[in-house]
Amino acid sequence: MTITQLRYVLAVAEHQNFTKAAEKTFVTQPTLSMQIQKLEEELDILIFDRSKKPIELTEVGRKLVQQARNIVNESERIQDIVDQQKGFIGGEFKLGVIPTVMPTLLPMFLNNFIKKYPKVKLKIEELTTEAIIERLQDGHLDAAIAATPLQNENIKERVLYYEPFVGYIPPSHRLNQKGKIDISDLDIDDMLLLEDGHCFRDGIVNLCKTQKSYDDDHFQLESGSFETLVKLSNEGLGMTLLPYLHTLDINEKEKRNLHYFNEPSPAREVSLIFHKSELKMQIIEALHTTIAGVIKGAITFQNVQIISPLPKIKSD
Amino acid sequence: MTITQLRYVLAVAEHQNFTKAAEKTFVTQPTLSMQIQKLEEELDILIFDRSKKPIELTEVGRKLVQQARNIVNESERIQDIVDQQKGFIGGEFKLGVIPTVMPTLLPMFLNNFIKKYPKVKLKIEELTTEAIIERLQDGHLDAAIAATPLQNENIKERVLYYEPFVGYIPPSHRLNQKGKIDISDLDIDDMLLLEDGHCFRDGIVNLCKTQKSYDDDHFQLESGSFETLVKLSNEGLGMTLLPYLHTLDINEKEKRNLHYFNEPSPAREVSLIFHKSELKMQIIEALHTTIAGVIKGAITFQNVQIISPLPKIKSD
DNA sequence: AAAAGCTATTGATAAAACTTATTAAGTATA
DNA sequence: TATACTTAATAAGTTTTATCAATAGCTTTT
Repeated sequence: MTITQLRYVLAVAEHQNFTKAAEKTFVTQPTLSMQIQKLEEELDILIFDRSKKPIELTEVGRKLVQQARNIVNESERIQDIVDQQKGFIGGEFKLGVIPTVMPTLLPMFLNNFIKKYPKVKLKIEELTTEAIIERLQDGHLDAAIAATPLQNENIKERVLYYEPFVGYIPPSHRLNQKGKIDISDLDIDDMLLLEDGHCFRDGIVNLCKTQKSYDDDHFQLESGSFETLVKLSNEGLGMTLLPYLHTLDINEKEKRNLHYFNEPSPAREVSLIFHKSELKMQIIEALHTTIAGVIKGAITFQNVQIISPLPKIKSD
Repeated sequence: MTITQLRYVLAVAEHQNFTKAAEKTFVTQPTLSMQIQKLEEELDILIFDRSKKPIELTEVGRKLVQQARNIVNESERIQDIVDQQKGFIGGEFKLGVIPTVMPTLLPMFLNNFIKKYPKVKLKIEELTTEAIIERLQDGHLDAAIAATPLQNENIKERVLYYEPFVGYIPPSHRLNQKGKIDISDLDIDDMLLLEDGHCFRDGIVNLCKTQKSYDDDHFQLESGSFETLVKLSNEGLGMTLLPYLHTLDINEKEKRNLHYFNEPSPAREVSLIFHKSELKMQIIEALHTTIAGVIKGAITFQNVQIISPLPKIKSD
């Protein structure tokens, strides 16, 4: 049994197709067929049920794949150890970022980071929290930036910053005359929300749920971007909440419509998250240091209350 | 990097000698030299410091060996998974047993076990608790039977039975007229003890220490076997304590000198212990079931108080 | 029935892992 | 200081193995 064979098994298990798996592992399909056959013969079991289309794992196969992933991960850590020894920080690194953090945070640290660590080939992907969790667990992402806490025991979190929610209240709105607003002022029914799937939306729903019960599918208008939400709000369709960093680059006129919360302001916790196996930890540390350094100037809130980003906390 | 290379590294690291490591891994010495050189070249580090005699690990080497052990262990678990699937229980299994359990427990279950699981090649070794812990951690033992609790976070324990201490008090002794005895009756100064290194001795020392302070090196007589202790005791040199199972096969006349403790009787906890990685778990389960089944008829004490087998609990 | 999509098989080749024999380097011994 | 002894590295040759290109064989789709 070799690590290479285990890699091949993982590739086939993932793609459910020898030909595609062969491409991904940069060998020909017969190589995969033969190596996997060899392993099956050595262990005297069938890993794949080739009668099914697409190909499926057998029962032992599933257990073996779990352990194989484990072994391959651990074997990759050897390179980590060596890199750490050499003080080398580099290699490919896949970072996932949630949509509501991407446009504001990324420009702040990206240039900084690639200058400081030119040997790291950063691949950044915009993904929902759900997709991020999945990909961290199966190893397709090395780390991600998302709202926390996630309460997932396979995922470790390192807090980057606390980002308060800020009310955007158009002149026509009932709350516009108030200075600072309060959580109890909020009404989910005249609140413009991001479309489903955004954890920032879930956060706001959680926030409002603490005030009163609500009808799950009674929302009036939903959008994929805060820009749209602000415009809809200007049209008198309701108020909305923005994450603090998003309020920094709206125009002067609209800034007048911003209303901060009384302390402790509701806020989201934004963290660098990664698999508990702590693979590529040097790069993760480097990212954390860089982002934390940049953010320190821009955002410094202490007295906040963290709103869970998880959907449906109390409804199930 | 291959698993084989990692095995070679582990062998050399263990024996600090290429030639011996080659024997243990069933290849020639040049094979080891070349494969390890290849790995060192691939990672671009030195794993061993060959200038030292005997050969030593470098700093990275030490870290790498740790991880290599990890990977090799995990890779061996693949066979475990397959065996479990097939319901196969077999292969080599190395069991350590402490000296004070060996002669009484082994005859009770060994025949039973090898009849039930003929494909398991049991290799049993008599070892002190200290040696057992070391060998469980470096993988030289698969499991062991020892007095617990050990408070070692790398080792898991599965209790087999509680074995009370029984006083052996010769006619000449001051306590002989008493029926059942009490912990407070004990005096470390007229107690015959096993020689140093036995955890049963440590248990008794702990037991007596709860009564009064004592002088660490003030013991008068020590021996390596309970038989000798009983004989010395008969000669009027003091009383001694025996584990319950040892009292079953002494002669009738001497049995009259046995004095049980008032409940809750001090007792040792005897457990099947193994590394937390839970390798070869099927065989461990099989052992546990077999021993627990056999012991149930012979020993059934409930109201006992467990005495720690660890040396020097309070003195450091 | 033909085409397409997949995996297994075959035969050839280059890479590798391994062995035996030898050398080199260091250490202990006379 | 010379000599024997250990021990790792090197060299040369053999066996094994991983891989590829080509293709056969099986299923599913068209």
